[in-house]
Amino acid sequence: MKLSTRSRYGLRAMIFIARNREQVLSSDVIAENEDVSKKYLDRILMRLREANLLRSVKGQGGGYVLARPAGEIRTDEIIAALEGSLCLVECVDDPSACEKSGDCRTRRVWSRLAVAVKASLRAISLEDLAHGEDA
Amino acid sequence: MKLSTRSRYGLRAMIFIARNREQVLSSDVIAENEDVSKKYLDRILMRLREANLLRSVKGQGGGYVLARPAGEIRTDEIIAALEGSLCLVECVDDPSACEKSGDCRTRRVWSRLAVAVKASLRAISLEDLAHGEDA
DNA sequence: GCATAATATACCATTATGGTAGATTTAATG
DNA sequence: CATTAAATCTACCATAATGGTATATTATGC
Repeated sequence: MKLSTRSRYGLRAMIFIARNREQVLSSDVIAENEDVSKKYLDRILMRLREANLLRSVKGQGGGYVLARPAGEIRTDEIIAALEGSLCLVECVDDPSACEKSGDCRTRRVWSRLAVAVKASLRAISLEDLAHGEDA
Repeated sequence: MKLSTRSRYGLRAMIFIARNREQVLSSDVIAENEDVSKKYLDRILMRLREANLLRSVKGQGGGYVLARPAGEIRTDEIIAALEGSLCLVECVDDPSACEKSGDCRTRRVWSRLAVAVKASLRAISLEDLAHGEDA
């Protein structure tokens, strides 16, 4: 139940981009600033673009900008995009994933957990992270 | 950020044991009931014993019983024992795990998440799961 | 001493993670 | 139009974690 580096690097990158609002930032610049390999970051940024959280601009002077205002992007979207899904256990979203889900007593644990995780992340916007008080 | 089968099988096993209160249940019986390979379950039960959630009885007629009353065992303990720890990101418990943790804006996300996960699991006791209403 | 059951140790296949490499496309700019 | 900077695409790879098996050993009741 560890969070991947993808999520950690990706969220950091999103915050960095949000803090440089109007500028188009190349993956090169972001990678240098965040101290991550550019090649690896490339793939992370692509995921974020595919999830419509970033817009990309090709060619010289190109790079990435937020697809929407930071205030409208919530952390749950970002992590879901990077992890593939926020879902911790299949059967919560898809009861047919386990033939026992009908009378499964553990399922309610996973359901409650899913709600708690989602709510916790949803409560924080990218704007909060980029421009809120530090520490 | 997927939950391992260890946690899923392990929690199911704990519930089964709790529902058969006074009886000493062999891993054989539990495995059959829960439809999991005995060998794999053995290792899961060992983890739960090492975490002092189960007591084991060796030899013929032996098996496992709860180490404490079900009402005193909370789900967060069980999952922590099975996952190794509930911690999603190192730096939350151990700031020195990341040299950026001093002024890291993502850290507060992970901290809040950790609190939410723990609280959500702690709110449910094994007794609730074993004898609460179904579905 | 035999059957049963936990325990210990070692092993293994598959998948996910965390990356790297190289070629290709796109667009700005001189 | 050639150059260059940038995203994008595809393929690859090493390592670790997951999920599980096999085998031998130890303890206990009968």
